[in-house]
Amino acid sequence: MPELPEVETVVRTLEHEICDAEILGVSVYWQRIIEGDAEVFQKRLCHEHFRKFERRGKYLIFRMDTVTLIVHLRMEGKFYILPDEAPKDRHTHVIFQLAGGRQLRYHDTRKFGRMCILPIDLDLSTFKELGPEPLSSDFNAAYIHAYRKGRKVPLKTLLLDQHFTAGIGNIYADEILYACHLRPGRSCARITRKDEENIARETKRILQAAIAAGGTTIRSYTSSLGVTGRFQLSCQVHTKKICGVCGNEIKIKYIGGRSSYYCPHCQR
DNA sequence: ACACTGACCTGCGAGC
DNA sequence: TGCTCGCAGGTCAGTG
Repeated sequence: MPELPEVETVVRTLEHEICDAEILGVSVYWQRIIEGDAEVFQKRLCHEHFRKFERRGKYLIFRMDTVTLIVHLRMEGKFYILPDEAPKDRHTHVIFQLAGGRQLRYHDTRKFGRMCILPIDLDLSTFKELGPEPLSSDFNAAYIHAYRKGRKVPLKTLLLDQHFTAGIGNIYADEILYACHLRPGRSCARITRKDEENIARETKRILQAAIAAGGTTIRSYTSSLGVTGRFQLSCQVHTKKICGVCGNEIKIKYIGGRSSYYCPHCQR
């Protein structure tokens, strides 16, 4: 399940591999992956080039010559760069035929991912009404204080809210709250100014460490390898059974419809 | 305006 | 062994 650091890794890897590559044609094997008319999608991308590679939250943003290509990997979306003759996997749903005998293939076992074409001058600051990037200076204690005012959702729900901040998913939300000694079920109305500072700081620290570690997979990248962004920061609490700090049992609780891992002893 | 629920999908592991 | 069932999770439409 790619979150911000994994999406960043995928974007940087693709930039390294296919910058300025021309699309000769697009094959779509599962229509619902494409938002809007798949035929229009295919036509608009024909003879476009991958010029600029950006990320906004968990969205991959490809600036072409005259359009912007947007991709969301959701849970299991992956990109592979393969030679034309490589056999097609049953979970490959979109193939971008590139000049030079290579293909960019979109692979997604659960077909949850989405892609669409938007205008070339698309403004990322207002795109999908996403909140500030967690690594930007806009995401700070004062912002957290202002946003949570009047709300009382659990902290876990707040961190997953893409309008609050864009790019955090289930795994990093658990890790951030563990680092802040805050239980995922704690109401966002009941935290202190110090907690707000901790959330801003630990969010940046954890995501940056994950991006740095993901970067090592870029350097060892070979074209036969999938561009999966599969790297996850080694988890301290998510999917763990025992707390590495106090040795107590890690609890799992359903919050906002998602499993949340926390240490009842270390987190309050 | 905010908050919660279900739909979208497939694979996998638990339980019978 | 073979079946069913529940769970996994990001986003959004629909409902309260």
